[in-house]
Amino acid sequence: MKLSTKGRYGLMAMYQLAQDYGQGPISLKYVAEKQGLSENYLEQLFSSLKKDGLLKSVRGAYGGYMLSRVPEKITVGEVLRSLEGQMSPSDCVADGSYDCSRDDRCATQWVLGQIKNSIDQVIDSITLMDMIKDNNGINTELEGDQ
Amino acid sequence: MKLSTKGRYGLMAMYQLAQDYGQGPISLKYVAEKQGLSENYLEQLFSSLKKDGLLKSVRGAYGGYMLSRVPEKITVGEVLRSLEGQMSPSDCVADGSYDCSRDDRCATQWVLGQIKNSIDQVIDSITLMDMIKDNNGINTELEGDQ
DNA sequence: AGGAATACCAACTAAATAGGTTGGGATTAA
DNA sequence: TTAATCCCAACCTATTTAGTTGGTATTCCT
Repeated sequence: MKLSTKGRYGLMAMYQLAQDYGQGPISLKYVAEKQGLSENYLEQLFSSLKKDGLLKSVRGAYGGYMLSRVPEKITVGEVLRSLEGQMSPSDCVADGSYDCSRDDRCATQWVLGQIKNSIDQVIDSITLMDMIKDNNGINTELEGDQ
Repeated sequence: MKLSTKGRYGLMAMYQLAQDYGQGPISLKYVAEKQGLSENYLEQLFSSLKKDGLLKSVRGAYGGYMLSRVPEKITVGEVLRSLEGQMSPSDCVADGSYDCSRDDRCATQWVLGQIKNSIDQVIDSITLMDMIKDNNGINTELEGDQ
């Protein structure tokens, strides 16, 4: 049940773009360096995020990428789904057509559905702006870590 | 973010053992057939579940496996963690020592922590008995599926 | 006009993981 | 003593992951 690096790196990169939002296009190179990621790999992730309408780009010198919407309007869920596919613990509870081939709607499917719902609820309710607010310490007191 | 077949098959198998709880040892072969799983593969899963104290076994002819506790006292979380390892979307929010190597506790880590917490909450609150109850239709009306 | 900086694209690759299979040994009821 | 079972370790193949490589197209700046 691990997230791949795509989702994690993508979140880090989008967070960076959220921080620099409104500054015009930000180069891939800058984002990669700032977050400690491979520039070439990040390029693939941005390609996916752009295809899904989360990023805009400007080509040529002094070009770069920027969020296609304000950070308040981009959720973690959108970013993760663009890079990871559906955030579902199993295809049998993913959206869309899937033929389970089991006659009984099995109990396991019910459990997996519960897990999926709780993940969705979290990732669809957190925006990039929320991440920025958290990092400024506003949410810090809420999380009794360890 | 997919569960591997280990977790899913393990849950199916433990559900079967929960249904047959109190009937004495249940053979691997029976469980595998009943749930449509590979007997040899399931054996590996049972080995792990036994090591973690969730199953007991009886060797020899007419032997088999049984839950080490009543189905009310075994959670989905215990089963999944035995087979999948920690149910954490990233090592950086898993329990135990992990050196993130990033100076700032990054915003991404906070998000991943939220995801982990919500998964934990679900899987630690559902027992094998809950799965049986659900399959008998008691919980069915709660889940407006599709 | 020309060079530098950028985005864009597609193919390639090494390593790890997933999802098993195979082959045998030990134990026990009948 | 035999058949049924658990137990154990090694092996195997296909897929996925996490990138790298090499090149093209576009745009700004001088």
